[in-house]
Order: sequence, then structure tokens, then C-alpha cells
Amino acid sequence: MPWNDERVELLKKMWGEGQSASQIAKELGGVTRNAVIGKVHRLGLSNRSGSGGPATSAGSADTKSEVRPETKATKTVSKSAPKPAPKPEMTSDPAPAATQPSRIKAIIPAGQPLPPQPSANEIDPEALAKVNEIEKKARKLTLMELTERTCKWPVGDPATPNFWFCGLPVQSGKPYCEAHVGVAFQPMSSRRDRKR
DNA sequence: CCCTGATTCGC
DNA sequence: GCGAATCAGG
Repeated sequence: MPWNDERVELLKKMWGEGQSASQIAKELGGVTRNAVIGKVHRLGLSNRSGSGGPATSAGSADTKSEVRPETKATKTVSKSAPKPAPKPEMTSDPAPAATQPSRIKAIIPAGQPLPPQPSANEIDPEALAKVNEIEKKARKLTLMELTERTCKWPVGDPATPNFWFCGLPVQSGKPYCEAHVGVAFQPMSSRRDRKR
């Protein structure tokens, strides 16, 4: 698979969007994430750190202490990665991951997560905004495409053709990506009255 | 363990 | 130029 102009463009686009090398590799197909990273570097669009900012170190792994002049490439200076405001908390798992029914011939078993359903639920506006943001980038996976480490946040109505799962990389062990973890796991406010 | 990007170096 | 192997970190 050669690096066609189109493929390179897609690479640039996705990289600019902040997509990970592995995701880009999957999207392109026929290449590994290493290939993607290698190409990214060759193209010169590796970091968008303007100045002084030591990127996530990784160098200096060789006996030779050689200086790397760093080929500055003034390319598309996209906005830096958004600054996440992590404030995850653990409480209970309000949204069980999708599971195989294995029960009767119920096509649409109820009792699944009902996240985008702010009824008596109050979620941080920021968290919601973040969700909206990332849903644009969602990989929109189907149930079968989900793996143990893809965000299982459902979007849309299961009884609707346009129903999909977020599919972005999960935070860590958790069933959702960072953004969705943010809204799925509420700290623990409200829901506490009982003075006496 | 999973993942991320960075670098090296034989091809 | 390419990318697998490796490295370094989260």
C-alpha cells in the first residue's frame, strides 16, 4: 500500500483531528500504526508544540548523545488538544454495558443504559459539552464491533437504524471513553436528602 | 495489561 | 522513503 496523495491527506486530516496513530492505521488499512507514525514524522507534522514545550519525552534511548536539530515544519497549526478536566468518580455503574440477551426471544430487551436521557438527572454542562464534542469523532461502531476496550456508550435509539456505540478508546478498564465516563459516573451529589 | 507517540536502522 | 522493532511513558 503506497502513500497515495489521498491516503496522505486522510492521514493529515485525522492526525490534525487528534486521532491516534492506531486509529488512523485502522482507517487507512494495510498499514500499522508504526507506519502511520513513521509517515507522520517524515511529513514533519509530529508535534504542534510551538516552543519550549518538551513533548512527551521518548528520545534519549541510545548510547549516542546526538543532538536533534528538529526539522521544524510549519504546517497546519491546528488547535492543541483540548484540556480535559478530569473529575471522574466512582459510585455505581449506572449504565451496564451491552450484553448478550440470552433470554427469551425479546428483540429489544429493556433495562439497558439510558444515558442521553436527562430526566431527573443533572450532569455538569461541561461534561455534556464534552460528550457532544467527542460524539462527532465517535467511531460509531456496531454492537459486534465493540471490543473490551472500546467505549460502549450507546447513542441513539436501539430501535432505530442510526444507533451506534461511541467506540472511542476507553479510559482504562472502564467501559467508556473519558468523556462518557464523565457523564456516566456521577460523583455523588443530589440524591441525598434524609435529614434526621 | 492496555495504550500512546518517538526513534532507530535495515531494507 | 518505508516501517518493524524498539524505546519511553501513561
